[in-house]
Amino acid sequence: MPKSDRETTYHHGDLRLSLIQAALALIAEKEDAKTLSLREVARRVGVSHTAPYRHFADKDTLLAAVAEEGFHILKRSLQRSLEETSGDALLKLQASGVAYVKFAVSHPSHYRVMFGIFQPDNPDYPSLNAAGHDAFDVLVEAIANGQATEQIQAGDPLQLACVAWSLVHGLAMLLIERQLPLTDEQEIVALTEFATRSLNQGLRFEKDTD
Amino acid sequence: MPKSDRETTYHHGDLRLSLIQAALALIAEKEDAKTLSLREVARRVGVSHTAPYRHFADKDTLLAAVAEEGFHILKRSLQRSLEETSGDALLKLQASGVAYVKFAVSHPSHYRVMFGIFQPDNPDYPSLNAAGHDAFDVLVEAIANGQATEQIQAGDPLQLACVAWSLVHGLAMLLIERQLPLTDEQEIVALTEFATRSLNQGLRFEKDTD
DNA sequence: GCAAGAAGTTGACGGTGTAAACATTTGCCG
DNA sequence: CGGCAAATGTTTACACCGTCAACTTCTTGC
Repeated sequence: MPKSDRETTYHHGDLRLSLIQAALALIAEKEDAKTLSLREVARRVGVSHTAPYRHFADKDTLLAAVAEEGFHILKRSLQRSLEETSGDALLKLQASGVAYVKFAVSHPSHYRVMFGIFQPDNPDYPSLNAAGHDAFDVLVEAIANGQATEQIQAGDPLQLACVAWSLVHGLAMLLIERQLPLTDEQEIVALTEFATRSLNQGLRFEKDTD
Repeated sequence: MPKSDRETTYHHGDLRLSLIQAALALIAEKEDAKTLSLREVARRVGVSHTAPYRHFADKDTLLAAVAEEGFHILKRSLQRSLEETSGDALLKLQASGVAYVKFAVSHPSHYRVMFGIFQPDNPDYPSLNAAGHDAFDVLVEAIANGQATEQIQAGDPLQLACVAWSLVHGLAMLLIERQLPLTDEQEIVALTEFATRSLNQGLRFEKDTD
């Protein structure tokens, strides 16, 4: 008899999802993605240590799923920040920078896996790469839009995006690894706004100040 | 009979140093510091798998030595870049940014260990922390100098340093992890100069633009 | 030249990733 | 309904890892 309600799948419920969530929880607890053990994830979920292999080819594939989920969330966060910000392209760009750092700080486990574990463009995980590129493209497009309206300086939008990405990525990494003496969300946002505003100053279309 | 020449120490020569170098070489070969195995390092050097324990308390202590060495090299690189650049504080700051990224790109194994493995301010490795702070202080001081001569805007120099550091750190990480489509040293320097120049634009003392 | 300690080795233990063989549950089709 | 195939989960096993304890060998200082 098929179960009617939400306990949908076979023996466990939805082991695949549970494993991803347990992995995230364990990474959060240890503040470290590198020392995560697949057996520990299985233990946490209450299955045997080889059960995960019914859902993921290996440990890295589980982590790739975590990273991919992270990129989807990041992409949506960036898009929302752009939509919610009024016309000015530089303000939009800044808002997306703040959204980027906010994502990293509020999803540190995702972020650690996304950038602490995986090489980029690893052909073993094509859908992960696609998700990563999708998120990056949001940034590139925001810059290209600003160039089209002459609010952001001309040039390869990809290059400008690399610079903007470097700033928020560096800030995100340093914050997550507690390498900066900030914990309060408000302080973090303030620093991020200051950082992105400073960089924007150099990226804007060349007229005089103000 | 004591050996007279450079084969100075006991059985091996200088196992401590050899282990550090082998660790760096292996990290470089795999482009990954996380999967480094202490036994592999010992194998590479040609000693038993527990010989490293005569020189390092554990694996992390070996890596801490690698990281500390990296911070010393980084500090010297930053200092040299400041000395070799003429008076203008913003040009100096930019030169130190380029030097930072150059260090990361030319010592990727060091950089991976310095920032991919260790939490900051881990009290277990006080001399590592001191080395890290020493290097960061070079940046803070360069900024404070620029503020004193009214070439860099006022404000907590530590905050400005955090922003500048975020940019070059992000750039360094993305470059090392091959997340940016640049490999040519010249392209890398060009992008770094563009990035640091852009940020400087926003950090400089407030007069009008040219 | 000998004792003490430094440097290196051997062997063991528990933990890890993962492959193979096995067991169980489920959904489908007659 | 019954039974079979596939999906799911377990047991067992192996090689590798970090690290500890006990042992051996070399070096140095007296």
